[in-house]
Amino acid sequence: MERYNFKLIEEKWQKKWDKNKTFLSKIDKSKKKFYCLEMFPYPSGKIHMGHVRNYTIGDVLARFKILNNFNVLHPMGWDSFGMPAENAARQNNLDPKSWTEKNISVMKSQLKKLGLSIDWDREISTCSPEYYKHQQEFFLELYDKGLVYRKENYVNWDPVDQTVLANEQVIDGKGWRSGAAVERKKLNQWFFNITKFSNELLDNLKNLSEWPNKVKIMQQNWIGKSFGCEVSFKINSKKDVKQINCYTTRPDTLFGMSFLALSVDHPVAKFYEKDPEFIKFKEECSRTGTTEESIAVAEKMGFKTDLEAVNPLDEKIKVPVYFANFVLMDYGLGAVFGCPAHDQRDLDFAKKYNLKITPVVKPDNTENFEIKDIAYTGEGKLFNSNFLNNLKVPYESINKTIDYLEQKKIGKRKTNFRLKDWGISRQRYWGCPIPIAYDENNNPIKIPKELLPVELPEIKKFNSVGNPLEEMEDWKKVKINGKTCKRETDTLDTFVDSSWYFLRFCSAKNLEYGYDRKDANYWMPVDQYIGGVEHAILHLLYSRFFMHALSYQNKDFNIKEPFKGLFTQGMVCHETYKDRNNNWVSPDEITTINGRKFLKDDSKHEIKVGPSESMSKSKRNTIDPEEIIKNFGADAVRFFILSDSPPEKDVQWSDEGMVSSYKFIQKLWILNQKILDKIKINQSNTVDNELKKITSQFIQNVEINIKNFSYNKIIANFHEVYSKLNKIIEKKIGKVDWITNYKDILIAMSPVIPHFSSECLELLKIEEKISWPAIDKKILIEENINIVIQINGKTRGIISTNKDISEEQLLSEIDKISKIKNYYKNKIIKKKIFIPKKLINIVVT
RNA sequence: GGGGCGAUGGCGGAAUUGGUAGACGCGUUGGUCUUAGGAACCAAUAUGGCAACAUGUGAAGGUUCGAGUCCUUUUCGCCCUACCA
Repeated sequence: MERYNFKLIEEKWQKKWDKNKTFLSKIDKSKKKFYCLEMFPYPSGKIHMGHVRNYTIGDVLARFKILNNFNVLHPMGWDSFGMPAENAARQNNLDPKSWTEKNISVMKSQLKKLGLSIDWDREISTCSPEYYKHQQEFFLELYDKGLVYRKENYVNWDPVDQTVLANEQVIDGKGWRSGAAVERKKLNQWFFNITKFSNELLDNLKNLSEWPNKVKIMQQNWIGKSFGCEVSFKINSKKDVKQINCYTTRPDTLFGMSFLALSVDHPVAKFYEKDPEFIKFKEECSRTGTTEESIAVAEKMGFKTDLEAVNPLDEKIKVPVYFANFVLMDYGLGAVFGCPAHDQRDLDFAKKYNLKITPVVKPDNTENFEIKDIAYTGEGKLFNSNFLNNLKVPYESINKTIDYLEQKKIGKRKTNFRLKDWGISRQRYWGCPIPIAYDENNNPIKIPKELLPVELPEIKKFNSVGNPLEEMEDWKKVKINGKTCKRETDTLDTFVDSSWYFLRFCSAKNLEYGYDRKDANYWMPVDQYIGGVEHAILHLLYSRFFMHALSYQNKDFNIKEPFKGLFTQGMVCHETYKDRNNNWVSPDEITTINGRKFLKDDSKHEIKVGPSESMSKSKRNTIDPEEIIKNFGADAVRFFILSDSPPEKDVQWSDEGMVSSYKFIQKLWILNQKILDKIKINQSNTVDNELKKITSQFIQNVEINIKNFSYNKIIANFHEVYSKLNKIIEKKIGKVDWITNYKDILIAMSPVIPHFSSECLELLKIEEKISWPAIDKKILIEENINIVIQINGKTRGIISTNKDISEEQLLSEIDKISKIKNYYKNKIIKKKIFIPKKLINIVVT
């Protein structure tokens, strides 16, 4: 028998799809649209297994929707600005542009080998001027709407590389590359006013019913809405400080206040700038500032000022004012009042500096209430609180206290958000230039529309330090309205690029504007967005913001939520290996002898097998998809990557599993030939219900499982239908029967293994346009079913009987089975529970 | 510290609304065919037991005729977030 030559067949179909533009998408109002989008890749060099998984999941859905007569948009592009290109350019002495373009062409050819149903005519690349021109226009539009502004902000500055570092590039307070101690530096930077939409971004989450709950909760926490109030504290001091305001969610604990704590960046700090003790303290604070863990563990430290704060509820109570390392300037007002009895941080602080600890909340039904090492944050009643005593904590106490403070005009109810505005300036070359210039007084001036795009100047050589744009004197000069101005040399955060690319896909070639109104209104929102959960917060939130911002004050565009459905897939994992020198070893350097692993050229020293972790270059536990496709074919890889785990969970790469998927395709091929042979022999026009039932069952299962993203179960369905067909093949079934049923089975398989299915359908001489088969539900209703017989809730037998059997009939049937009867004869039957079509439970004593 | 998710054979995982626990795959074992098999095919495979049977979904309770599924308590693991006032 002829083997399945996946190489020839897959190439044949890929060429055909390409040539016929099978997946070209056009507006067609006679059909329902379906916008299927997977997160576009960063062109890092080669595709990895994560891409294979991501794009296979999306492709199965897109092809399924096409078969169901949806008008499907399934595009692909490149998130092609970003630091890796700069790093590669620095290392290898080349320019980021050609590096990126080379990677794109490699990865594009790799993706094509997967046989994806992509409309490549809509391909976009964020680093091309045709794309970022529109982004610059959007920037200016948002600028006009007041959603973009400039302010001074701290950055992580690497003094050796002369560059700004992202938070994740700061490791233990040092630059990841240079190893130099990172400094805090104040720079003028551009911001998007994302906080303007805090409430909307939060409230709209509840309408996103097709998003994973997990992601919605993460965004909710990130936005971090809290209810509380601002309280003013009178200050007694010789300095010019009359009042300090604090934000609090617990104003009801004011009578327990024993100090006031300020951030070292608080405006009041200016009075202490020359105090050497304060300078020392501030330095100490910034030293323990970088890693998250160290922050959490860091000891509470304070610097006592000569200020004195007055308790607004009782002017007789006066407390000291400290600067404290645990108060942050960028949350609330950079100042808090300390209530040690009911806040752990305050308690730690109070103990260290011997401050008063006055409990004001006690749990109900307690007599002797004392605070020792743990602050009490639970419910209860107020005490030690003068006129607030006996109020119920928290709801009543908080609200009544705020009412009182508002009445006395010493406090104001206030909602606070954790969300901060989005800093979009990056001191980098390989990004979208910010379309702004500065006049001689350093006032920002918009680059006029007709001068867009502001193109990135080409560079030949990449210096190892700084942003090369800074040194391009010719490029920096620009004439606006006859005035010579200096260009902004910062570029945009690459998250901006990916905040609207899905919109661009709707009208990828539109020259006038970033999108075409007609196209956007037809295709948007994305019906199903698929990607890694690592983008659950920033990318998704920024994209949501961007659509809100474009919709803002815009009567032509009102798409606020870009992603109707969201699916977050898990990672692809593989065992990790280390040699005897503790160096990571790649799986393809290893050979297995008698279940033990060795280096291929060293059979003496065994390889240490580590835990399975997500594939990464640094741990060298990656599997190259191109190699795998070359050896097993795209269909087999697609089949395997879906097989082992539910798509939302991590999947374990397994060589055995891959081989078994490959073999399964081969088995399907053999079966296909057997069926073709049968069709030739038996020309009769019979109707075979068994075959029809197998077919209908399969189609129904696959359909349900695709809809629920239970792709691993589809693979099980494939195995089941194979083994059933393989059994029924010897039965005398006529030509027509085989063709009608087998055709439907092949169509139902095609979303997962499109090349194989297409080839078999062609061999079956199916020429009409295929669509998802309708099933005859009646045939799936079984006349005879299994009914479970339980005695006292334990299964004692199963009866195969007519589905409509009555309780009495069933009981008399059971009575005939002595094995079961033994369990209840000579006993009193207390109760019988009969669930038609399912079971009967006889309760005896 | 806060929040979320999860725990089922040797492994990955199935199990609509509470109703035959372990689908499907991997691995393992036995067999057939082969010069050979790391190929193909067939069979077995939760645990204990010759068997009847008993026990089994992290642990302990509870609700129910019946619990992997619901409730309470608890242990462990993973993820996110982080001095959020």
